[in-house]
Amino acid sequence: MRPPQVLKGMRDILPQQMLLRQHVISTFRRVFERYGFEPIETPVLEYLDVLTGKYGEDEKLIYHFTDRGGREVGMRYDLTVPLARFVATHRHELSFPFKRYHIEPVFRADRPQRGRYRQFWQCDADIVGTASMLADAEVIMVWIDALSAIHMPNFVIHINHRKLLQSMAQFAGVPDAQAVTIHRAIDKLAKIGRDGVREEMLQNGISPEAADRVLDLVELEGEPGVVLAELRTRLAGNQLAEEGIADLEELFRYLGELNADPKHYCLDLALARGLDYYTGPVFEAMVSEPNIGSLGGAGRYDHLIGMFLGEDIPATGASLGLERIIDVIQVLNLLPQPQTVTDVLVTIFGDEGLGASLGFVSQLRAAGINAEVYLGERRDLRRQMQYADRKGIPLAAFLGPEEIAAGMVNVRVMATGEQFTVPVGEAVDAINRLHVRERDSDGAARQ
RNA sequence: GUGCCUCUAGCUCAAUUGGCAGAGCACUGGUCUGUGGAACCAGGGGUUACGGGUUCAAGCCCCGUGAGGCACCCCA
Repeated sequence: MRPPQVLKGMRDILPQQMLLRQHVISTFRRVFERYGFEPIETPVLEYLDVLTGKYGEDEKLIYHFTDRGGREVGMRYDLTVPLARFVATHRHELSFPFKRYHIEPVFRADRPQRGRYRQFWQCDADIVGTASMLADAEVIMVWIDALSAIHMPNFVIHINHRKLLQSMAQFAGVPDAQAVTIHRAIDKLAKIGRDGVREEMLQNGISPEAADRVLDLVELEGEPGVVLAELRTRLAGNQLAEEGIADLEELFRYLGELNADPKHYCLDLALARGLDYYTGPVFEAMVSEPNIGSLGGAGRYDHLIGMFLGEDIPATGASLGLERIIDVIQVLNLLPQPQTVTDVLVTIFGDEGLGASLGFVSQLRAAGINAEVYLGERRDLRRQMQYADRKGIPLAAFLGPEEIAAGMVNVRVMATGEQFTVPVGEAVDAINRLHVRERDSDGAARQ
């Protein structure tokens, strides 16, 4: 018999790792709520046809099966399409513009690699029911704040516009059917360089003249206002370009007025983004240091909800990949690794001391302090101290015969070895005064 | 989905040409039941990912399966 393994692309998460995840999740939650996004949840499973026809080629990565009632069932591929279905379902129960966040696992039958799993969590914040670029600006702001809140350094949100991409293909004289080929190629500009992109376009039947025209546009860099003005001149007369440029000018203006830190966003005319449903501005959060791809993708999708409703409701949103963010945090050591949820280990002195220790631990718990006694059968002090040490429990409390007789308790700060004795009645205050840690609502340690 | 690489104790890795499966760390126990991290001593742990084949003999060679990784593809 083969020892049990977890399914390809899926992982168990151990307590320490889980504490770090919970810390990141609750940090994101706080940032999302600071902007007025509210939580929802949707089922992991949807009717398969809810999911199909939305992602383009990626559709083949949707996990699907037939259930016992003969229904064709798909596991959600992202949280955006379920949101669109959700809005269509609950349209009359929501007030618009509707802002929701959604932090849950999604599934993709992809071939796994580092930073690439078959089950992973997305952290989404979306705004439904407004075509205003202000919504897109808010989405970018919430991203910047969320990534800043976990001390992510050097991240940059690349910004482009689907209409600009299309107009550039038109400008180069490439038929719409081949536009995707061009977008796919230029998306690799940073990776394979101008020559590589040009070669790929030529191999896919793009004429050298068209390739160069596109590349000359895409390689424009610099201050967004300046680049957009230059584009306006070069693409003059192109309807899509006009619209895209106007959107982006408005968007960058709002970002400035919202005091977005300019080092965290840029105009990137080569950014394509694959998913079919994007219609307007598109965003991607990138870090340079660990080579892990993007931390998140986002954009405006004004026609997606219409696919369920028959009537368009404009929407825009952002999606962060939890696993990749955790990977970066660990590679760069951005946050101290939380060890345990326990604040205090109450030690036990033999059978005579057991009652006093149990009484004390229950007092601590009633006061909201995370406290435990050593549950092993052999409870010599050495063993109990080792347990506290290995778990990283910051405080140990001793109620031996002397303390019990005097109505006192002895508290040891494990990290320093300092010890002090206080009356049992004052122990809660004394422990709280040590300010061992703050707590999140879910109990994860916080810095 | 394509190509390539990898899998030996909980972890990191050894094992000559195909010839008795090992070390360090970790773990458990002891020195040591009023105080953890150290040291010393002892111990447990393996169908070499799983299944099959070749061979007198397989951790090593061959085939299949599973999982991990790299490059594509694409993406979080």
